[in-house]
Amino acid sequence: MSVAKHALCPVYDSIELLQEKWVLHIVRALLDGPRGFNELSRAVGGVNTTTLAARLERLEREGVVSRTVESTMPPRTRYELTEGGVALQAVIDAIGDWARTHLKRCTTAAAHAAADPPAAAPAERGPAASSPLGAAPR
Amino acid sequence: MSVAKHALCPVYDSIELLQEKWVLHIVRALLDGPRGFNELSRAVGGVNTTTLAARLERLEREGVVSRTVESTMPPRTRYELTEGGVALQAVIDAIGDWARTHLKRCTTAAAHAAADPPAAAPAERGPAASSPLGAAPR
DNA sequence: TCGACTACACCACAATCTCAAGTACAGCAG
DNA sequence: CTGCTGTACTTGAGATTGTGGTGTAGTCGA
Repeated sequence: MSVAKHALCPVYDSIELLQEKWVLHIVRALLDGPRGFNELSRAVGGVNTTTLAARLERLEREGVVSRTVESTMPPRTRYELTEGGVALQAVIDAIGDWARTHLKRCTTAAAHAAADPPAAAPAERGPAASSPLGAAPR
Repeated sequence: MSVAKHALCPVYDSIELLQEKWVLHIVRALLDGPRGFNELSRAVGGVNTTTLAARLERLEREGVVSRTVESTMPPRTRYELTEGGVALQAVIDAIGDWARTHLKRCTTAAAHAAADPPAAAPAERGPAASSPLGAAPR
């Protein structure tokens, strides 16, 4: 790790965090609501438990998700987003918006969806999804 | 690669692209304007040329950046964002915005800025919008 | 004429991610 | 009551990805 030289910029730091593999996927899955470990693993789809455990630990340390152990022996843990985690919805929305507009490979699917009015966007989650660009106006 | 099963969701795809190491940093550097290869390497700060070349190739294929060879022998290539690449500004802004509000480790620095009411949050973009991120200081 | 600079390609090494199995127990079908 | 499934992880080995350093052909400033 030759890091530790650019702690000066918040954007740099958060990119550092968000670009870790699966992080955004995990957050996205958790935006649907709190989940257990394996449940989350399935929701994310394709991540393996080792990585997932590592990501969750990091995200917890960063204050993005919170872990609640509901019972130790019939193991039951609940992961959910903190306030800061929910705020990442804006980022995910921005990405989703970009994807729909500019990503090559899904222009086909996008064209399909474009026929419908925007309100009919299929992947909608959460009540706050009303304005896709929330904090990022344009 | 055992992927290729979630091709149904544009968000998934673009996350897949954007989470690659250095991609967002590269885009961020290019938002300042077109750059040459080594110049870009310095602007990003810390990426090595092998990785950078790989990322740029991929980004070009995805239609995010465009590569213009201005002269072969005094090697001079210009990388710049396409329309789709510039649109990523929204994503970067969203991340920056989130970082300033919620990222723990820069609350210190953020507290400084937090003195202002949130409404005053400078969602700056446009040509000269590079104050906080601009030239990577090193 | 001596570096310094340009845009990469190559290769070995290191960090990161994944696979598969294993743990310790509860709940349910049979 | 027995056996299977599910839950939340951990461990160690193996695959994948990223990195460092060096080399190349040629031009420019000192």
